[in-house]
Amino acid sequence: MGYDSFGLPAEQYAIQTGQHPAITTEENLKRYRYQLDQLGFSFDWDREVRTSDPNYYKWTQWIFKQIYNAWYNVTANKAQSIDDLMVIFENEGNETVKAHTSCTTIFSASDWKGFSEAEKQKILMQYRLTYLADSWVNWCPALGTVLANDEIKDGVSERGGHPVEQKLMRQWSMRITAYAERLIQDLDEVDWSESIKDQQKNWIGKSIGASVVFQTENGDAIEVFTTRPDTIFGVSFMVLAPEHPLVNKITTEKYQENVAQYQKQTGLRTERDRQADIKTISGAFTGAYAIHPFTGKKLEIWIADYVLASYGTGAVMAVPCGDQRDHDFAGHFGIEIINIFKGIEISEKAYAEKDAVIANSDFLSDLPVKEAIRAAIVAIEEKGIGKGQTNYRLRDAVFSRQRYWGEPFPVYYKNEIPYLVSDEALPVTLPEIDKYLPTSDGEPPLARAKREDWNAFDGDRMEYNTMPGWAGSSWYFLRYMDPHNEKAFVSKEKADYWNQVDLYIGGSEHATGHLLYSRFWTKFLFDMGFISFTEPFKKMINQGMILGRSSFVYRYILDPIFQSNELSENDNELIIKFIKENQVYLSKDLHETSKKNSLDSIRKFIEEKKSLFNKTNGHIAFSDSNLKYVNALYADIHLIDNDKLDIEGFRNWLPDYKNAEFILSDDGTYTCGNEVEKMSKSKYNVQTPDELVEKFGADTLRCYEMFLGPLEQAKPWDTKGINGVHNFLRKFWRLFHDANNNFVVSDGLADKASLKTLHKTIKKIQDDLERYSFNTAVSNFMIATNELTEQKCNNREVLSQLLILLSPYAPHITEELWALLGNEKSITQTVFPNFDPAYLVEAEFAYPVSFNGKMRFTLPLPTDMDKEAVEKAVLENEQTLKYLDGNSPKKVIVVQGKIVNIVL
RNA sequence: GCGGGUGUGGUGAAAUUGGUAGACAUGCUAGACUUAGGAUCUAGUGCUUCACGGCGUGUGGGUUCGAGUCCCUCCACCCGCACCA
Repeated sequence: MGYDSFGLPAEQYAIQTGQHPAITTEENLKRYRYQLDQLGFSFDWDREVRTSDPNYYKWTQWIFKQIYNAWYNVTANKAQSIDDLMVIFENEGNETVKAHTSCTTIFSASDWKGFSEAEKQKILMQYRLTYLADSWVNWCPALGTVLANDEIKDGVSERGGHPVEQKLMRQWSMRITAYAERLIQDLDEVDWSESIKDQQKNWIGKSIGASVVFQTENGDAIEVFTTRPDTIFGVSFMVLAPEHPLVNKITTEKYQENVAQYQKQTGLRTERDRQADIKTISGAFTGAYAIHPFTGKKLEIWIADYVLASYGTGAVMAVPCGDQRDHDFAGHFGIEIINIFKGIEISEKAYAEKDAVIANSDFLSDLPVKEAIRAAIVAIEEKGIGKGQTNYRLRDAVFSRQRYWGEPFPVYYKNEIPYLVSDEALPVTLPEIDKYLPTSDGEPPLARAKREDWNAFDGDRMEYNTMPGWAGSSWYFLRYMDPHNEKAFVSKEKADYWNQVDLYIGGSEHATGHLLYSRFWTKFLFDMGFISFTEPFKKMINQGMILGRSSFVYRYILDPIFQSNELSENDNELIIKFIKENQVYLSKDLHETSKKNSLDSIRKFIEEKKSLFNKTNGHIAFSDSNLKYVNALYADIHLIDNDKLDIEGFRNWLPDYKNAEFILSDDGTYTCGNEVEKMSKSKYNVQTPDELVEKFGADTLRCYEMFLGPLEQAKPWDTKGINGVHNFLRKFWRLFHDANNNFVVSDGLADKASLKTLHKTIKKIQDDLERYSFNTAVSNFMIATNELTEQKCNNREVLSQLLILLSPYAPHITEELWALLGNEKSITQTVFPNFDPAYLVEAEFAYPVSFNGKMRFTLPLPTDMDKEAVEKAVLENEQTLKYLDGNSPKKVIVVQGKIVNIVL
């Protein structure tokens, strides 16, 4: 059991209240612990971890150091120590090194030896798996921090929904892109839902194709990536992203104004706007031309915002016949559309399927697409204008947060060069600061700490950023295995013993965040030899969310009709005031009827209001009115029982509703509407387990939650059925007690029927458990209880076994009954009952007899009766004769112990 | 648009390998008991029909002796991705 206890909510709360987040976090954890204990969960608290505990984040910092001191060797396809890389650099420079790196310069061994320390560090930084670099990040001003891509939904921060902008900042990043291919490949090894795997694949976004260089007329090179090199003869123009660095260089004088205008126009629009508006086709011609590498033809170079700077090279070769966007663009600007597909009409729309045959394409003609792709790559490579290449959409993950409540980096700076804090000095603990806010010159909160506030100060200054939420959560499962180890984050022996997490139950919202990062760190730790497995979570079940059920009242206002149409401003004010003061809430059935304004109860209300108004405002009397619907308002679900509103309670709930008037249904009650949605304070539909535990007990709550339906399915939290589960537990208790609640069980041998019930139940519970079907398990307990009640069974042996089966579901009641039975040790220490099929053997089976597949009646026959005898017995049966009605059956199918089907 | 998922009574759902559709619970109806309760017990409850019977697992088709379950078509809803070259 552990808590991922660093993060934004605690810090936001700290800013608001001025309390140290460690204190509020501690309070919250106490509350969680209370709730968990109250529910009777049997966690091993000796293994408790907290990501915000220095004893834990010491090792998060240590892992960071390992990642810093590693590079990705593409040849070996794994991470290796940076020391190995330095040896290679010493001996042969970097020319032979195949690595995931942002380093573009090539140097020899002697170059390397000649470099200054700062130069060497700068180069190594470009190889490290976590590196400091100026990168474009998602800056969220409202939260005062950068966010990772997975922390942004629909262009705004996932937490709080604040706007996000692009900003160039010096940040730590994790080179997760080095693992892109393995993160896709290894998904085959894990037993996860397709939807999560797809989400990850999608996020990583692998595309296979080729990178091709097109020369421009004046000698600049435009590199493009394409997944369809086979369509290269269909290229009729080039498009660059408006932000592409080459744009300003190649634009001819004549078009400069136009291009600048277009760049400005797209610059004004946010990324989100540009994505939302995919219908408008826009672009600008640069006046420059590229040369087709095979045909030598001149290709116009355009800029357009449908090409994204952030993907691939920020440039495309446009093939209008094969890509709809290119087709639209060509059509809009009157650019030539070349058809390179045999027998396919492309004048209306592009043909993007990969089942065509290429035509009109020199050496690629007559080849099917797949072969043409291969042939094209060969030709491109031979010509030296490009190469086959695989691209990933995945970006390196930004690892810095400009926040206080997170892991400090084990990093200090000397002359602004980062250095690692030594292992002996770890953990670098969070210093106390005066305010949890950025400094006046925009530095993160940690910049407020003075030299002496740090426990491990070194160099000129410490790193001011802290680690993101996913740092601590990427490896906690490893710490569970060895939570108190002071020498290692986990010992190799323990990691080998426990191995992977057998079952991970969690929500699918972590698909592209936590679940991807944990996989990344696990692979890294594997590469470095610290653990022996490459995937953290062997099997995963995505539990459905428990949703809330919100209740609504329907608000109406009067819509009066006046005879006089000469109303003064003063009159209007009076009327508006009157309408405001006389709102009314309609019961759901009235709200839903179309003829509501002619209903008696509503007429009566209107008449009353009319005379009230007219009495005081005679000169502007209104002649009639309708009720006009305004909106539905959330009503606190605690004021509602079975959709019926507690009207007095509602009036006392919020000052606005003090004088609320209601028009009730015929039965004198107010019925609320309802909707199933996420639980949220603003919807007044939150139910905490505490209230239910108090009302029904933890056992009832646990069983009911399981009884609701399949684990994976989202479902509304509706307590209507909870009584049924509660009654079941009472009924179960009564098996052990007489009418006066005295504990009575009988010794000796149990009835055959009771033993059958018991063993049937053992079998079912076992099966249900194996397929995580907890809802059917609870019903099977109910069935067993009903049967034993019917049998008046209070046999010690049978009831003891049943208790054990039920104990994980309802630990409290079973433990108590277990003690009453005279057991001294806890029920959790006993052995699971053994299933014996012998008790289920029946002498007779009631065969369902169907005619043409329709079941008509059942016929009890001995179980051991063979097929022929069953057929004979059925055909001779009186009821069969009735259904045969003198006809002879065409065919009789007998499945022994299952069914008889007679075909007429 | 692409990918994934889900469609069964008034409601939550069950049916594990193609073999009695709706178990279990809730809700509702009627009744019993009673220190009047969120208690306990009995009977009924998919739709339709007075009944015999007929119909019934989102739609339409197919395979099969037999389909909620397998195959194809379409529809609805939910989730994720989306100008990804």
